[in-house]
Amino acid sequence: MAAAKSGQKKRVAATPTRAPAPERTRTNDAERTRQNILEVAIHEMSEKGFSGARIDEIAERTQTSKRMIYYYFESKEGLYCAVLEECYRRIRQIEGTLHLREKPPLEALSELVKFTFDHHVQNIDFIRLVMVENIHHGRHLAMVPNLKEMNRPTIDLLAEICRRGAAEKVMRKGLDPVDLHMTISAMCFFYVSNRYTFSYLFDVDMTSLSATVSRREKAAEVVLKYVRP
Amino acid sequence: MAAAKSGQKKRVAATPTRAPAPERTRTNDAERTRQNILEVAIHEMSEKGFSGARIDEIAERTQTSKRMIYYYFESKEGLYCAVLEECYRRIRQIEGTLHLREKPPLEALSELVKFTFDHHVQNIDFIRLVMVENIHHGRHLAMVPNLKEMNRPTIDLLAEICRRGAAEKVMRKGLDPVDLHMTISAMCFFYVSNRYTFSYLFDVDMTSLSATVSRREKAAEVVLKYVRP
Amino acid sequence: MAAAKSGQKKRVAATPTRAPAPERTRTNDAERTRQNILEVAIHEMSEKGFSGARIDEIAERTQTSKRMIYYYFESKEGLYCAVLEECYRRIRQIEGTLHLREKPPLEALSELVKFTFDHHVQNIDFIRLVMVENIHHGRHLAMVPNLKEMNRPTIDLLAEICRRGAAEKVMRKGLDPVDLHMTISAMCFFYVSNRYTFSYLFDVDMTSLSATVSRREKAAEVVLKYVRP
Amino acid sequence: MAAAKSGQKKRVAATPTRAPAPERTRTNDAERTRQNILEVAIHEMSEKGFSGARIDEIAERTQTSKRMIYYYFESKEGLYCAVLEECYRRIRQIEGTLHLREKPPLEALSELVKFTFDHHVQNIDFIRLVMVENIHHGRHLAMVPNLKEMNRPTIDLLAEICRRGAAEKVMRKGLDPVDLHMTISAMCFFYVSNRYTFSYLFDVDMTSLSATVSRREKAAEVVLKYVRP
DNA sequence: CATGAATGAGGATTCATTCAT
DNA sequence: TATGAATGAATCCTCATTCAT
Repeated sequence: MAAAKSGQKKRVAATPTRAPAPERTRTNDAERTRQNILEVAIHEMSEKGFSGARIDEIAERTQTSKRMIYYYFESKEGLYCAVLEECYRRIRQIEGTLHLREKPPLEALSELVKFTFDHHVQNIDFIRLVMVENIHHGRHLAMVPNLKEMNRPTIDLLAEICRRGAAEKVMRKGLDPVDLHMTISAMCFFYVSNRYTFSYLFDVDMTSLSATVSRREKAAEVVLKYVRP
Repeated sequence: MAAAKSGQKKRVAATPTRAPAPERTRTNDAERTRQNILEVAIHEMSEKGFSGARIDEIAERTQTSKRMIYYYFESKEGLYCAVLEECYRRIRQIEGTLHLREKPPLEALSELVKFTFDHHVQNIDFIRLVMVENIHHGRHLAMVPNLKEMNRPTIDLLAEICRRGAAEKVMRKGLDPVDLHMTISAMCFFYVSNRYTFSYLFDVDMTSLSATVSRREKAAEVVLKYVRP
Repeated sequence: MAAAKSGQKKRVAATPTRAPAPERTRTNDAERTRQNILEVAIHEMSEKGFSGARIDEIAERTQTSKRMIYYYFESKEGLYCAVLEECYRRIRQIEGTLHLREKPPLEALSELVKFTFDHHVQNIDFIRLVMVENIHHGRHLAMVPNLKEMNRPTIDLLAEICRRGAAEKVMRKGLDPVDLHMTISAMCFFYVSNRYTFSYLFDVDMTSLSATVSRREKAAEVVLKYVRP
Repeated sequence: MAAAKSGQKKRVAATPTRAPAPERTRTNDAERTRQNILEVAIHEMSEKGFSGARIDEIAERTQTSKRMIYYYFESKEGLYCAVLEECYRRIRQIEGTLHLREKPPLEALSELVKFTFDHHVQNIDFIRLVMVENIHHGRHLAMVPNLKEMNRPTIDLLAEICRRGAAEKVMRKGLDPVDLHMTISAMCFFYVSNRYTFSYLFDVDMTSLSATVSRREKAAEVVLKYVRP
């Protein structure tokens, strides 16, 4: 727990503005080591969960030693928290690239759903990690700083779309953006999270491109039909 | 893996064939012991996942000893498979109680969504187990016999509702029942499975009765709006 | 901590009345294993202290495996507590053999000092363990049950001797038995506990029989001269 | 072991010979760093023993880094030896301040006991370190140079007092100063060293001023009664 | 059927120490 | 003189599983 924090301090200090000349080599080496571990850990922990992941195995797939994991992250839990944080951070970075406020509300909403869908499909590690965290009762989420703030923009965007949609009479009034977000998330998340059980039980392919594209359309359709007046 | 399979065979073979009269008490005791273990294991494994659950702890919460777990289930994996099977079995049993084929299609669909929603909310253990199984790539699902057959009726029911709905022109044509089931499942499953992360990140209550009832209405609304012509 | 307790339960249950016939073999085996570990641990921990002792090394000198140490004592700390308890227990058992209440007070006191002295010299493990425990601020003492009660008789005996001594006018009044015990203990304990530093610094032999016998006489002399009227 | 020795040689050789003027600042800084480390180490090692003390923790409580510990002391053992040496050195320095040779023998002896007692009470770190060293069989004592010489004056002083006391017929003949010193030490040392176990077992307070003062009187009384003719 | 004892392989973590700069 | 990064060898402890009775 304390581990995670001090680990974060180190990284936070090192990440944002890489000093150019004299300290670069050293800083980069340390940061590279840390990132290397983190990368491997993200994969291992999203694949096998927190309890299922093995520090030994993570270390082996790393270019450093097991000892370095403890040097940078202090404990398995600290590493897991860093993994969580890193994944949520990446998600946010990508989201910033869309420019939906400039588009008509329904089109914006449709694109947002599809983008979210693609995003879920492309970031399976993240989805699995969120599942793992829910299995663990979300206990570690509170340890990741700035997490809530990072998720604000999503709700703000939806609220703005709803406002414009209602004003333009293409969407009904009274839609709750958080509720809408939950619907969008559910449609996208489930397709990835429950892939194995659902595809097995109902004999459907959920990994092919065609099935995925088709489902993405339906997800957008579900949402659009829900919001129309 | 192999252990799990042979474990099941053994139990399946051993359980129903017992002679009735003189050995009944013993048989019943045995079955009770087995059920007791299973009950505890369902809870432990849905709470902590497969890797997180501990055989020792399960044994402790049981009225018997650790040895009995191996006697009845052969291995941790065998126990996990039995847990999966038992949970899926219970789900099906409950579903049979609805009589939706006698109701108008939209009403039937609405009731089905709400029923499914309630069902998910009331069977958190099952939801979590499905999450756990997806984390494990659905590897154990194939070991549970008759699982696919058990899930057929759900699709059949939806197909029938769609057929009647289209005939009565209250639902559009061409709806795919599996696809519809996926939407319904997504709406219901997510609300339970992502409870911890979603409620934390967006400051919403997802356990109160009022929030749950409200969300159930919205789930039905989403589905109904999606199917209408 | 919890370890120590459950470990104790087991032992306490097993120790007092060995069931004769049917369970003997099993009970003895388990008890023997436990005692074997304890014996080795007493030696290792008194030799190297709590932090200096190694579970691996203790296990190696045992007839069982490292795992059994955790089975019976739950943790290194649990083992240490059991060691402390066992040592204090043994001490008491030996003390019961003297019959000082039947002797004249001064003679009784003299014998008590000498006996205590011999006792310290012969139980170096115990002395060292008490040193170790003091280094650890006596933190584990409270975990050993019945310890205070076990030490009562010593004070009672001294009180009785003082009473008789004062009545017979061979000892002065107002002597505090606890204080007297402290003096006796100091004289005896130091000779063993500070053996290495003192003998080195002042070039005296503290392990030879003659030096020990001589010092024992002086210890008795110190105490007797202190109590006389 | 070998490390410790060469470490000391190095330091001993390096410290006093430093040229005065231009390097003074640096030398003082170095000496200050060294003292800082030593101070922290004395506390840590007397608190937790040699095995219990952690180089990392010592470094953290220091104003310098872990690397400096190795620079100045070569190893954990070298540091421990330096700690031992420093503590014994301080003890001697204080002892020189008494002027007992000018006082009547019994008064001198009484004062010496009380002074020694106070001294022990006030230098718990030293007492504990002596305990630790005895736990380690006094192995490191021989590595500290001049130790025996440093302890000579104590015995000499006692010898002188005994001589004068016998000459003045206020003390009996034939007293062995080393033996007397052992008695004094025992009375003083035990009160501090066995504080935790004794106070717990016999429900006496051994840290209050009143209890300490009272015990000091008794210690002096014990010794004085022992030496009188 | 049932139980307490036993176990080996592995799992997380810590330690004193050294290297590169 | 000083520091952050790095490390291998322990070190404590846990796990699923099996044995003897």
